[in-house]
Amino acid sequence: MKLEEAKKEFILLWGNFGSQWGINKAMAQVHALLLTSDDPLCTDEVMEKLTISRGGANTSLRELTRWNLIYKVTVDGDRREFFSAEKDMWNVAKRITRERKRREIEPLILHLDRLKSIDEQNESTANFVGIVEDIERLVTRMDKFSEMLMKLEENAFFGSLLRMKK
Amino acid sequence: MKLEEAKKEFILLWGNFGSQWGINKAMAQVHALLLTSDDPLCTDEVMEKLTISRGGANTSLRELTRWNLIYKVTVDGDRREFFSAEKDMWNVAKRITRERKRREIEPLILHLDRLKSIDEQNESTANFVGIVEDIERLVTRMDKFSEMLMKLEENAFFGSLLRMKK
DNA sequence: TAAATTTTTCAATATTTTCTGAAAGTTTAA
DNA sequence: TTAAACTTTCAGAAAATATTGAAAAATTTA
Repeated sequence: MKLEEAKKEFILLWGNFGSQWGINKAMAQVHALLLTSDDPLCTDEVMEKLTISRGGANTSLRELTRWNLIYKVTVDGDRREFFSAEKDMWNVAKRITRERKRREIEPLILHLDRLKSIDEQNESTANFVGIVEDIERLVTRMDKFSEMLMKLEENAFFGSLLRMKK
Repeated sequence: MKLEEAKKEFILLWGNFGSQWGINKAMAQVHALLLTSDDPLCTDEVMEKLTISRGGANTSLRELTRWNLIYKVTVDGDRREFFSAEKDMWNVAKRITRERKRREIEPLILHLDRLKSIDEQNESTANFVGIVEDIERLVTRMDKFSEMLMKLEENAFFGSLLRMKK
């Protein structure tokens, strides 16, 4: 397979999977393009390589910058903005996780908590509150665990657990 | 807050968050309805309580059954099918995770692997293959970790780690 | 076996999400 | 200060997704 071909396929692949990770397709494709580009690219190059509109390119680049997945780069003697991707995939994962937590987990817990103060006191209420509390516990737990996971790189002991074969 | 009110809100909430977990809104709402219902419900009751069509109710119930998030229940002297939800949220999480792995992680790894055989051999290729391999490592790692997490309930040592305060 | 009831399917429709591109806004160089 | 170069915005268009409901299929009862 030719390199250029593989890169194109990677862009489509990452675009599809991005949607499942809370990143929309266009944004994920721009990310993939920059990830696999040897040099930083400017808005027009992104538009051209992905055949998307200026508006779309701009929005994706802005959002990716906000997520800290890409950086603005200046090129001497050129006043356009160029963009370059964070290439350490571990950092990428950390930043995506952080963003999702901010947008999904935190509001969920806040909202769930409000649902626990019910007027009636009977078995039905107890069941309902039980479910809500179970969900809260579960979400909190998974969140703590993912925080642990995100700190692994600095921790030899847990790191070694991860490297174990199935 | 009245119990019925809280249940309605929970259904909306779970419907929204479901979308972010790979479950579509209708399906997540049906799940929430059954989770918070004291008794098993039949298709018409689901249609009525959520004001959705017969087709939608049927599809959601079938899919939830396939995911093992709800069970068919028979009621004596009634030939309709009734449905009841798995109430152990830990099992719920395990089954959702399993399904997402099957639909997302496995195809991703298969596809990524194919992208590594590039004709040219130069620095550009090395960079590209490096990124692909980093992603594979990361995904594999997270997957192993989530498997560990899913086995925690049976493991006192790791369970205690999770219960630690921040 | 046939009628009655329940379940499933899927083409048509409605809704939501995403994308475009022209116009407005901003920055830079001279 | 002005004009050219670059960036951002957002209303409308297009695409993708979800939902309906009536008809067909399947199942049960008698």
